[in-house]
Amino acid sequence: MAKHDPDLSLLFHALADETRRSILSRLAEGPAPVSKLAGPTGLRLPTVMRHLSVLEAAGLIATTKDGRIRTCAIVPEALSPVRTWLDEQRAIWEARLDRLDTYVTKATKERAK
Amino acid sequence: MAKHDPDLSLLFHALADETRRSILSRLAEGPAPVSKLAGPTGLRLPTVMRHLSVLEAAGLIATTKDGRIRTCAIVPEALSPVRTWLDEQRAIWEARLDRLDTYVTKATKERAK
DNA sequence: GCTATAGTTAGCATCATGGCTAAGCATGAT
DNA sequence: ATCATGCTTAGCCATGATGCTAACTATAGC
Repeated sequence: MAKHDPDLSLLFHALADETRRSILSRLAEGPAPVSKLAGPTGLRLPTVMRHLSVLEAAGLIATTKDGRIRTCAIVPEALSPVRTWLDEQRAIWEARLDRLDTYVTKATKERAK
Repeated sequence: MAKHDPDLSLLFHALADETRRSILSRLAEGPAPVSKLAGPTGLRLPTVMRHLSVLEAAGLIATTKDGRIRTCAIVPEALSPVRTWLDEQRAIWEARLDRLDTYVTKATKERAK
């Protein structure tokens, strides 16, 4: 039960913050420099920088520095582990629900005898 | 850019922990009492209890107390907001990639003239 | 070279999180 | 009535997350 998916923890943690999600939404419209991202948040630059670090550490964004401007861009495939995990869980949960449903149906029939 | 989806933050935060995800996986096989959940984690009961509280606050599990045993069960539909958000993001990101692709293609053709 | 701009780094305050132990309470078994 | 079981509460400690200010670096423009 130790450390199975450090990735997933990083990803979920990065997504667990409204500010970071809003930054992602903003970036969905296209790459942007740090200050443009900071603007709408109402937060100070260093604070936004740290949010960006978290996003980058999770692999959700990539940044490149050109002159004195750092441009941030989304990494679209970064969400796939999350999606995969979600799909797995849904599969298992629904399979169980089916079994439970079957069981209940059978039990009900039994009782009806 | 204020508080849009407190739910999403709760959900993502609940999922951002390996222990909690493993508890969910365990619960996917069927409802279980608190002690049965605590066992595999190697953590103490109070600690597990708090993980369960987090999961319950996020709506991911539901618990009922029968006698002195509290039974925990998964809430299958709880993941749908996450799924929805993910789908939205993918849609936007991919749309943008398509536009970018179109642009690049066009630009390349232009250059080829 | 000087100045404004864009990030960056360092350091601090505060609160949340994740773990623990110890003690308490309610219920089931004897 | 007593005791074991299963959970719960209270409280502590260490660490990490989130915000800030202030000071620093590095580039662009003049």
